[in-house]
Amino acid sequence: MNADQIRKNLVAKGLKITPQRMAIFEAIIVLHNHPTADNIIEYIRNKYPNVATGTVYKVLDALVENELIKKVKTDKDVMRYEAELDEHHHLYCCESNRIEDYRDEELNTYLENYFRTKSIPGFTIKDIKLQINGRFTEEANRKQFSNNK
Amino acid sequence: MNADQIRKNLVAKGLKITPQRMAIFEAIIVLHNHPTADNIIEYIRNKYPNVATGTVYKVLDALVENELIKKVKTDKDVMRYEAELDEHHHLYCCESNRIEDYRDEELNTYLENYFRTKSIPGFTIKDIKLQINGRFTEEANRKQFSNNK
DNA sequence: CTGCGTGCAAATGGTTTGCACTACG
DNA sequence: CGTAGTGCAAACCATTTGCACGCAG
Repeated sequence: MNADQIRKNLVAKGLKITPQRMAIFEAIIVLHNHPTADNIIEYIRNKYPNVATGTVYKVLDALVENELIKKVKTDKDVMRYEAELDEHHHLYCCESNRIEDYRDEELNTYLENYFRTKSIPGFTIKDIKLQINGRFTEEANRKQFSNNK
Repeated sequence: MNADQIRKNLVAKGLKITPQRMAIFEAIIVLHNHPTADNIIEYIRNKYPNVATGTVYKVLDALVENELIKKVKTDKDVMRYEAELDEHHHLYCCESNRIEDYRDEELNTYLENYFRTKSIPGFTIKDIKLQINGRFTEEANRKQFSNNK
């Protein structure tokens, strides 16, 4: 996702294009590994000083509200964010706090098939997300560039 | 789960049996709909006054630590808790904050089958939880006794 | 008795809010 | 220009912590 695409998305939602919003988008994309608000603030402070903490939260809220980014659930109490909007699942490492995307089209249709025939009484499904809990192998951890603690 | 069972579980983990811990267990079970720490505190205050807020958090932490209860992930920033320890999934209502358990043995084996043949490179799966997002029907909401806002 | 568990109140820290100011369109 | 967006600092509030006391084993 490049700057032009981001600008287009903002306009499409009736949001004004501001350097702060562009910077926050950049941060989420560059940090890529489901950064916390704090990670984002830290990243931005280096490149674009004088962006207020409150602004970052307000922008993040606005972007989530307008479905331009998503909140990611964690066991811990801090929120994380991602700019990946396509259908995908998450791998949670129970040792580190690492979260990795998992895309699997075959799995999605496999699940669709299941719930096509089996409906849940009193509930209308909108979408299904898998929380795949487990451990990254040593090798996978070595390849990780994430700065999430 | 009755009081004796709870006592047994505490002892098995080397935790002392205290009225506070019993009360908190009772609260989680009675409130049943994935209560927040606040819900639990409110419940306890009525039946057993003079239980400190800090104690509730400490007990909840200890119980989670010892795998006697579980934290439930939410989009919101408040933690929720549950005493259901068997494998199950969650239905998230995107309108209310309601969370309902979803048990489906057939689905579990269906998923196991899938991941038996398809492994994820660099990652060892421990368990898989479905976040089923959607909406409860009007009827289902009327049947709800939950006190979660 | 001995130390785990509790009560209390203060501290923490992520997030929100109010308001005056700025700048996008 | 008018209003959405920002900066700032104070407020909020769920959760954590430190320490003296109490009670379970």
